[in-house]
Amino acid sequence: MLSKQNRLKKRKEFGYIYKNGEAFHSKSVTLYAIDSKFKTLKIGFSVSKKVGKAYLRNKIKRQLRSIIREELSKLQDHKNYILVAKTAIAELGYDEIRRDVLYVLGKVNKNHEPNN
RNA sequence: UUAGAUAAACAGAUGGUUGCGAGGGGUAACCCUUGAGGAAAGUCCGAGCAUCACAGAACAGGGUGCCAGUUAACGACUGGUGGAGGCGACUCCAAGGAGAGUGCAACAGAAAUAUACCGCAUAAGUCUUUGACUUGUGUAAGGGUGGAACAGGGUGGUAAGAGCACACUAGGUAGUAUGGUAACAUAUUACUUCUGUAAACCCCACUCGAUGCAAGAUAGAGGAGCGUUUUAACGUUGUUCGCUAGUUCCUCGUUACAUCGCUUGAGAUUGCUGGUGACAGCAAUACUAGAUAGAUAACCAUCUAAUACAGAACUCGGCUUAUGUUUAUUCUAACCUU
RNA sequence: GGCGGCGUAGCUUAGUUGGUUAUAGCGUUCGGUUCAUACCCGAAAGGUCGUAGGUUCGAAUCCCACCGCCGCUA
Repeated sequence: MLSKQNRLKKRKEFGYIYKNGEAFHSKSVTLYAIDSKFKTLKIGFSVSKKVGKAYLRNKIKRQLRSIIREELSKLQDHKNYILVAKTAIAELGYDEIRRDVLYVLGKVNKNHEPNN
């Protein structure tokens, strides 16, 4: 359930979230989050050239997408997210990345539950 | 057995659960089909395609450079020639011109493209006279330097010497003959003895307009209402009616978004024929990614040598670089055994 | 996707129309000066010239192929 509607696409949107969103870090991954006026949540993925060559970046993006798909229930509606990979992610396996992502998601939900 | 040389092949397959891009079907739920590479990479060459420029010619600038062939084209490839390396199988070579001209050749050395330091020889003079020194002349055999000193060593010749002369050898240029399509090879005649560098400028031959799909083309798309007999077209025998054009409003886009370009092609696979080969011809077969924050993942089972390098972005032909495994009645050398 | 530039000592750099042993400053080390430190004075070490081939008698420099970094183009 990660169809086109749930993805961030525009460069403008990315820029806005980087500027105004709240950031949550782990060793291999950074998650930006911000409130949105639309109901459906949107999430974007970003893997920079520093991480590795093209095939590796694609693979990491797929793995991140797969993790998010499985843990979609932990994300909230009325929100936009960006998941950014750091350089350290290149040496990690699928399970380790998954652990890191879960850790970051926990952080986000802690910060936002009281406000709502 | 060891060490090489050369040439190929594969780049996983099958099944299950969840999930993504594209196409098709369906009112919908959903179902079906299909979905990265040998290098997709580097962007080093060559083309198609598109836009702009352009009467023609020349100059400037860039590229290529033995010969013949292949190709749409190429700086690619194939087969030869010559050269270099290797015991050998075999491999490598930007391989035209230095006798058109210019430049450069550090240090060393007398001298670096022309010359004379030591030396050798001789004439004159001086002196402490069977010698030494000075000046002039001749010379390049010997010495030492260097990557390179107008070919090599021998005989004659000479005051001393010198291709000065002679024979032999080694080149070079021109001609002839034979073989070869040709590069060239072999033989022979005449002349001749010439430094290297053109990946220095340059000369000669051939060749090249510029920019790249972010090129470029088309301009709205969707929804709701109004208007209807006055006009046009289609459906209907005709009317009503439907639909399009018309017109109003709203939303999206105007941050170049959307649609096209965008995948059927100098193509692929298989077979046959021609050619030493690159390759060409003929026939049959199938249609096999087309995204735009950008699609192949996660988990598991079985088999296996199945691991590595690595992800299409307009499309082809090469080159270069990265990289795992397997194979061969193939070839070479050395050693051992019979 | 397309295009351009750079790489020399620990750092910043000169040399890039070929020539001997590759230049300078800062820093480092050693010595001097001072009661001591700094400033100052003197000396030394430190370079596969990004990597690997080729041309040449000789290459940081010329040619070719790679590697890394930076920038431009929306």
